[in-house]
Amino acid sequence: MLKMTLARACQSIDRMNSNHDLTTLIRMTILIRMVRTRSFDPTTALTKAVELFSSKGYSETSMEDIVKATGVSRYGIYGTFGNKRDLFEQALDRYADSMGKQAFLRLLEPDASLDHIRRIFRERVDDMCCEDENKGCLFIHTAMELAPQDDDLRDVLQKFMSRMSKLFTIGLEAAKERGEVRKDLDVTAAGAVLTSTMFGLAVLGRTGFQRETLDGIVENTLKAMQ
Amino acid sequence: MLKMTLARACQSIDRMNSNHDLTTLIRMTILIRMVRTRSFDPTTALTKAVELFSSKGYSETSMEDIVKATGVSRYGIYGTFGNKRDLFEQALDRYADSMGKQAFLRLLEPDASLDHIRRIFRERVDDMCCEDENKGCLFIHTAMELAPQDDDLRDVLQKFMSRMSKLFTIGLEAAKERGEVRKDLDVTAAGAVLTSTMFGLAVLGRTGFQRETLDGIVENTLKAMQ
DNA sequence: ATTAAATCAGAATGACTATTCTGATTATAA
DNA sequence: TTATAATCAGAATAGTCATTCTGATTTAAT
Repeated sequence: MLKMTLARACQSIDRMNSNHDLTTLIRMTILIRMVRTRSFDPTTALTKAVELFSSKGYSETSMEDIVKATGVSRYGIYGTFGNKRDLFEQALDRYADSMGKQAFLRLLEPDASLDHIRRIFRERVDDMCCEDENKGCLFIHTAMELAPQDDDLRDVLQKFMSRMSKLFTIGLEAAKERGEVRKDLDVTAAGAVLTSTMFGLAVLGRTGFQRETLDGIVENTLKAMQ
Repeated sequence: MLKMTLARACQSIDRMNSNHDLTTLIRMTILIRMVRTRSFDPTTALTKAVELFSSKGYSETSMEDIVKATGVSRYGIYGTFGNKRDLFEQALDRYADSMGKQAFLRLLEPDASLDHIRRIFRERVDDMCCEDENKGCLFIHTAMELAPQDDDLRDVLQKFMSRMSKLFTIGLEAAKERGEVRKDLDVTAAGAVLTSTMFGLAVLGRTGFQRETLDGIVENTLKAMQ
């Protein structure tokens, strides 16, 4: 055990259950001295992983795919991200984070309006209808493939979707104060409606419906609130 | 080749490309004489396959799963349904057919009303929120896993979804005549909105949202049309 | 009853996948 | 410069899966 390199030792430690010889553990950890730094950027590697998982889903993207797409060795992937399930969770976190920041946090701004909401949908539709590469939606892949069996991932999903509903609600409330939305609209319920619409659109986009169809759905959903 | 049994010969023929010896083909087909009938019911076997594919999707259900669930031997499955992809297509056809007949064709009846539409959604929500077994939606699985690569399956999906929109439109038109829906509603656009909502609901249901949440979305979507 | 051939259970095959391991290479602190 | 150990490429391992094959069993027309 002592002959192995530190990285390998650490991986062994990760796998170890607690009933191991403590002195072995200590001896191993004493050896720590940083000699060579990582030669790839985990952030850009994770970005690649997000792309792959988003487009093909969990079980259809192999670790081999990820190794090829990132240019990072199997060793590097497993060493920095853990196993496939762990990598996926990190990809999902990243995806949710970038989606939240890019699109939804705008709804918290004081001048939020119905047009903010419209633009969020437009951008998603643009993403979904880009012909060259089918981007897909990592949330739906997760929901269909993993959520029923994996409680942690389901929680991540539920939290994101709930937050999405709330942000829509906040945006609608602001729009109501601006008089862009009818006074008797139940903004809480409408937030959930918009969330559901977002995923419905992604499913239709994935089956090849044209941008005009999806845009029409967005426009008519919003019009029904005015 | 002539020594093999007819069933095996037929399977070989299916796999054959056209540049094979024609006399061999003829000799083989001359031998046809029905000796033993199938001992299982393909209809109930396909029903089981539909259930499995709906709940777990394409790649997560193995042929082994189907053999176990149906009680039919591998030989029987391959012999009557072809390979996994073929079986899936037949399952999808069946699913679309039963869904269409069960739920949507009611909208063609002369007394169709908003309540017909409401009941269609209610039944789907009931299906999705049944705790003991996660039923899932075969359409969404197909859209996410197979539609981008498989043109035929994508066509099946698109046709079903378009029909779904049209049926909703017809139902809304009837509801409009009954005065249940506001006069200026664009029923064509609204049909697409309801279709998208249907799939959005299924995604939310799959990630564990409660029946009340989903019912609320349905009610508010319908209310926006009144 | 006989017999042809379809069925079944399950072994065999070949491909793919996640994960671990290994020997050679390489970057960094001393 | 030198020693150290982390990196890499890719082999090895173990498991799963779709599909085909095989020998034994069973069915129904003659």
